Amino acid sequence: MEDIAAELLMTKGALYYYFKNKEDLIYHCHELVLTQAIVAVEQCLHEDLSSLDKLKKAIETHVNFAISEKETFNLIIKPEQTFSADQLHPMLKKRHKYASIFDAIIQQGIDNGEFNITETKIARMMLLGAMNWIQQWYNLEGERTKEEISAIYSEYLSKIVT
Amino acid sequence: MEDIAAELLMTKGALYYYFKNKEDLIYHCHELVLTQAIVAVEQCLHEDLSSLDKLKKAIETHVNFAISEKETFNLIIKPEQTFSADQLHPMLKKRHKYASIFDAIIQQGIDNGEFNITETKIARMMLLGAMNWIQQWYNLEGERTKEEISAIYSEYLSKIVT
Amino acid sequence: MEDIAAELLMTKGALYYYFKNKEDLIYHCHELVLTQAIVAVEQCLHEDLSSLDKLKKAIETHVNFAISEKETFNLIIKPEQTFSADQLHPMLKKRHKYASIFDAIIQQGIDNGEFNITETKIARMMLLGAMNWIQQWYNLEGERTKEEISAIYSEYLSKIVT
Amino acid sequence: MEDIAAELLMTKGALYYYFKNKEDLIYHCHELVLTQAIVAVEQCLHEDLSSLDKLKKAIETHVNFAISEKETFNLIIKPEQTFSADQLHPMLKKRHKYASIFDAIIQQGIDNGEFNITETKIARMMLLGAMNWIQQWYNLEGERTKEEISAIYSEYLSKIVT
DNA sequence: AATGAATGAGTTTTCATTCAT
DNA sequence: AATGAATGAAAACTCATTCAT
Repeated sequence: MEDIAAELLMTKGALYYYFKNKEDLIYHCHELVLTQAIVAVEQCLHEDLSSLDKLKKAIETHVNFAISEKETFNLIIKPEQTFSADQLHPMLKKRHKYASIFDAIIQQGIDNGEFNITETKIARMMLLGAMNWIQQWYNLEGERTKEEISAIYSEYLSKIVT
Repeated sequence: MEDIAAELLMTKGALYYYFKNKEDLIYHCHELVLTQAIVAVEQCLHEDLSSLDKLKKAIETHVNFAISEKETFNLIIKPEQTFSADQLHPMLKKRHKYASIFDAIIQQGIDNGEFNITETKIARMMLLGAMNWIQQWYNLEGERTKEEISAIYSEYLSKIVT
Repeated sequence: MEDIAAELLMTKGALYYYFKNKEDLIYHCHELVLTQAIVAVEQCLHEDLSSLDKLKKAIETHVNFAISEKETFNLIIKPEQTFSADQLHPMLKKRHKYASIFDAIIQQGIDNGEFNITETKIARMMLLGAMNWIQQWYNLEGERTKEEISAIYSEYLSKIVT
Repeated sequence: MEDIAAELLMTKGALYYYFKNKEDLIYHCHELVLTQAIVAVEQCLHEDLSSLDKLKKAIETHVNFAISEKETFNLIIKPEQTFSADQLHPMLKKRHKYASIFDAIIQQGIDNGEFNITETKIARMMLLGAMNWIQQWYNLEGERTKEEISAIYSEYLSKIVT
């Protein structure tokens, strides 16, 4: 907490003025980014595009978030171990909401014949897993820009569902 | 350390008899699984199969490891933060060796015209990310067997490279 | 301090406008109640009554204070640990003054033959202890009124000195 | 906790090896003394004595504990504010058990005509309050021995119930 | 006269590690 | 080879107090 406070040019005490405890701080960070991401991806779902283009756009959006918000976007592999009962439930709910947008896009594609798979949820988890893994290796000093990365991801990953 | 020892039906002290410290313990766990996985995936590379079938088999192998060795196989998102200089180097080397087997399979497929992509490494990272994400959601009590999961993964993910 | 301020429908800052620090606040609370109690019990001493009736009246007075001013009247078990040198001395002096009124009533009773004990001070401490303990168990929603309680206390406790 | 550990010639860490947290430590201290006191006072109840002598003996016993175990015996004025739900319940139960022994002695005295009061519980609370107040003023360097004090208390306080 | 934000020193708690036996 | 007890450094957390506005 001291280090986080220092990074924000505040003191530990100031941080505790705004957040009940460490868990609460982490919770709100995730909440914030997740809420933004939901809005952004939901927009893709409702645009007037083919299902494939919707998915590609959603992938690009997610990759951009994953790169920009490296630390908070998907850090928490096991939310069950990070959050206590109080905060776990709304967090899981919100995560599920986010996932379900991808599910909806995929389902649309299946229904209109664009996509050719049966396992919607597993496909969605492949997509999210592949994208979240970016934080493993991506670093800003690398040779590729965010835009190049997200273009490659949308091109390659969208093949999973076709 | 206490919890780990308890899980192994030993005491903390006994654990320290066998491992220098916590880092050392984690290192050896990963070392062990990674070494086995390298052997198994290397076998796929050298079998007399098409590149696509080699990749599919490698995917199935990795998925099996990921499910069986949930805790150790890919826990470490950022080895730089887990290992100190001494152990970081060999660990990164071994990880790289593992990754390079997948790279080799993909490169073969590109060279012989089976695969139709240009970004070998990014494709490989998509595959690994998608597969490692399994530990996020897979649980033994689920409705699908390990075999079903790995079949779906090899079918869907191999489409990335084609 | 936050909680105290909230109870008073003010903010912490406002509290510090009126009191130098926490100790000062506590000091003034006690000062206030103790001053009132001294006046009230002194009146009992000077009334034209038998010593027994004086004592009974003093007991009733104290019990009423103890119930009404639950939080401040006798909270401080060890003033030495609560107050610093500056405030400890006047506080102890005032406490002693309060105690000495009870001592005076008891002494009068001994002198005029109404009471039949030798240990004035110990008897006084028994009385005060027994009465102050009320805050332990008394709660407003209980079945007994303040008046009933103080009647029982004056009846039973006055037997100590006879 | 540091200070407590130092007093015991241990380190903070050692204290936490034996007690879950500060509350747990306090709980066990009280538990221990209260258990001993229950045994000791229960003995008074079952001895072959008049009710008055039983009560006097119980008073002497309690006073001895109050003086010897100054810090733990009755420090906690409001257990509700010290203990959390888990430990509050057993603590209140044990406190109640202790109180009920005094109630039993008093009730016996009422039943056999030795005592002449109607308010058993209030009388008991007067006794306990008067006795516990001892810690307010008693100090080892004082002029009176533990035995003298307890003799005076048993003589004076037993008059409450007669 | 009052406030919200911030501080920092102190306290509690955790946990990897050590060590005598 | 193994253990229970103990350590200490670091982390989380609290809270009386200050201060610019």
